[in-house]
Amino acid sequence: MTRERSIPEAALPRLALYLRVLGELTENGAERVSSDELASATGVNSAKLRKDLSYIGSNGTRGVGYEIAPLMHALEGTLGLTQNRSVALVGIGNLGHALVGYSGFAERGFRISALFDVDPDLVGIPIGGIVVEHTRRIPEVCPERGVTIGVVATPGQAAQGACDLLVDAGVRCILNFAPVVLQVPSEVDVRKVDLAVELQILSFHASQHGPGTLPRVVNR
Amino acid sequence: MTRERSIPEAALPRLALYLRVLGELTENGAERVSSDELASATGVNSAKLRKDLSYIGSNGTRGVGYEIAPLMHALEGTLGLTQNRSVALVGIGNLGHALVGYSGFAERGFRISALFDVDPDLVGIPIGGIVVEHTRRIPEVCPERGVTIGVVATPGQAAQGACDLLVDAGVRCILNFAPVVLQVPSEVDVRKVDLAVELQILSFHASQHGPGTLPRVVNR
DNA sequence: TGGTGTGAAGGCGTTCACAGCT
DNA sequence: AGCTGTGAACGCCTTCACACCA
Repeated sequence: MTRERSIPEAALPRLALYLRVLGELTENGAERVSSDELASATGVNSAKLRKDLSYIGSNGTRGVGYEIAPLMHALEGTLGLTQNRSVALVGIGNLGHALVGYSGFAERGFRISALFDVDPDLVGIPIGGIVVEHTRRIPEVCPERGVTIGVVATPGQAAQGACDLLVDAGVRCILNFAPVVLQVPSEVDVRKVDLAVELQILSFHASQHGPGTLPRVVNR
Repeated sequence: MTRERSIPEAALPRLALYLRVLGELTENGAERVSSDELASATGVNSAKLRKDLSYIGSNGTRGVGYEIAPLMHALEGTLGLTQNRSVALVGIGNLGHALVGYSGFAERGFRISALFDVDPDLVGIPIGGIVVEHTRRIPEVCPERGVTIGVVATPGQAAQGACDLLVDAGVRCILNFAPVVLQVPSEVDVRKVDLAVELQILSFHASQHGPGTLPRVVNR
């Protein structure tokens, strides 16, 4: 049994990517892939891909390729997706609504099982089949519903408070959409998605590209 | 004149972060910061922070710290934020709506100046003051409005088509929310935000943390 | 033969520690 | 005295190239 040793952080998003693309290949009827095929479908260098898969105690066949189904199971196991994870969402504004409606979560085994907001017009209303609770009830509701992941989609000034409540409720993993640096105890994992930062990075590249970056109709 | 040499890709998100936090400090009346102060406010190691700032031809004063205003200008210049960038958004579903309503863009100099969708019920309707155009009009409308950044928020199967139209329209920078690997010519920059991938990475960490990851009410 | 798995080399980014300026 | 700016060391990740096996 190949015993895998600590997977590099940098490999994790790629593992998730492989899993998704393998799912698409399966829908198209494929049962095997080579590292070259999967590499070009994912835009990853094939050597890197093989190394990534070797981290999870790889199951390819030399001279042949990878059997898709067992590979997907290995990936799901590694990513902890076998235990269906239940997610709490705090902040039901524009973005929160969008997240509730986002089918990608359910498709990949994440169930939004609690919604929170402070707006009295929202509390008590069901959205996507789940009744919005008041934010102050986080410490009570989250343990009841087995929440392991919290998503913060509040305005900036409310984010730290929401985060603190989630941590109190025993949530160890937080996805933060608010443009704020959350302070958490070291055992809590925070991932940040900052849309404006993404645009600023693109803006940097835009100003590098051609110094004359006036858009124009290009060769087609 | 300290001439900066190519900024590491890894530093860019941090530069954007420094800029935001410096803005907050300014609102609180501060005029100077030390690297230690800014480091703890951003959660970045102070040596790394100083090195990051040195990439942009740093403007600190030894023994004192950084003058906030000129530092912010330097950051804005580096990130290409002096030229107000105009953004096109393709796909006005849940997420698209949320993005239109997201104030963080405007606050940081990004103006959404074109909206596109294929839904006939949406085309012609103004959202946030901008009339939705049919997606097929991208190559015509984007150059007219000086769009330099395209945001793809369509369903997966429509994403590549939307992307192709944007590239045809001369857009060189694309932010992709669709769970799809976009194929683009090498001169085009794509950044990806995949919400499900973020959750999967958290899920991995959750399954590492304590093997017994049942949520419970913790010490407070 | 053909494609995986992997040591070894190389490159990039972070961290250290201190020289140098104010 | 204090804090910035930065060479140098370190470590992680990627890339290479080939041994190994079906």
